[in-house]
Amino acid sequence: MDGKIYEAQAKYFKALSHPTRIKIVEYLRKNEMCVCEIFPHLGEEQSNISRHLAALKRAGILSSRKKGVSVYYRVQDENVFKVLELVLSFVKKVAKEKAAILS
Amino acid sequence: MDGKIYEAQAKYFKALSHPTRIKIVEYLRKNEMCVCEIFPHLGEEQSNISRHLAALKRAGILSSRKKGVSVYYRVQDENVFKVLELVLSFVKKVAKEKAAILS
DNA sequence: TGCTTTTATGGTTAAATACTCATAAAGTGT
DNA sequence: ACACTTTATGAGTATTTAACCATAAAAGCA
Repeated sequence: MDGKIYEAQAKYFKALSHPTRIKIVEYLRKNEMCVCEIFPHLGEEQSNISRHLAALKRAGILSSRKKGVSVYYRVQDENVFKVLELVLSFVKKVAKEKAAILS
Repeated sequence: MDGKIYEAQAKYFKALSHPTRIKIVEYLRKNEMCVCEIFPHLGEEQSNISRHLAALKRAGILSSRKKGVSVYYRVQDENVFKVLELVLSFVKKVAKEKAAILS
């Protein structure tokens, strides 16, 4: 039964199915960041970002470490950038086609 | 503003965030299929599958054509298989690590 | 110890999602 | 015209998700 596999894949995609969570992953592309840096950058409530971070961590996409009172999150699955890149190129292609139709 | 880009990516991921929808994409890997072939194969209600197919089509992942009374769906974005493959390998890696811890 | 900063979480609410059953809509064949 | 097949969709319901506000928990500092 690979039903479990499909479920695990679906969970991964669900973790990425919110624009704010994608923004977080992109923001962490180069360095780890603490929550106190992430939430002002995205202009969202701290509690909000905290839950989005927890969702990404649950999916295995991010990991975290504590340093003093701060918690630093970083990308755990580097593959996520390939995934994002593939979807980005598709999305751009569709946008381009849509623009071509209107011209 | 690339907020629109993040939203479009999120929509794509949302379309794949359900195991049944991933199964559908895999089932259509080689050939187009009509709804009447898909829903018995997945053992789900026809109305259910119809909605899942609509969601995948809205995201641009599938397309459809009508032939007689039947509607044939096929994969429109071949990139989706690369995306699925990347996530599959990640999911398997995590499962393997989890198994190693328990041994 | 008391004050401050940082993060996570409980409670509430509104909206979205997924499922089921029933039925409408469209096309085929008799 | 009628019956049958195939697909999509309306209505109802239960579950999940996301946002906000307030606050608890943990750690550092005066």
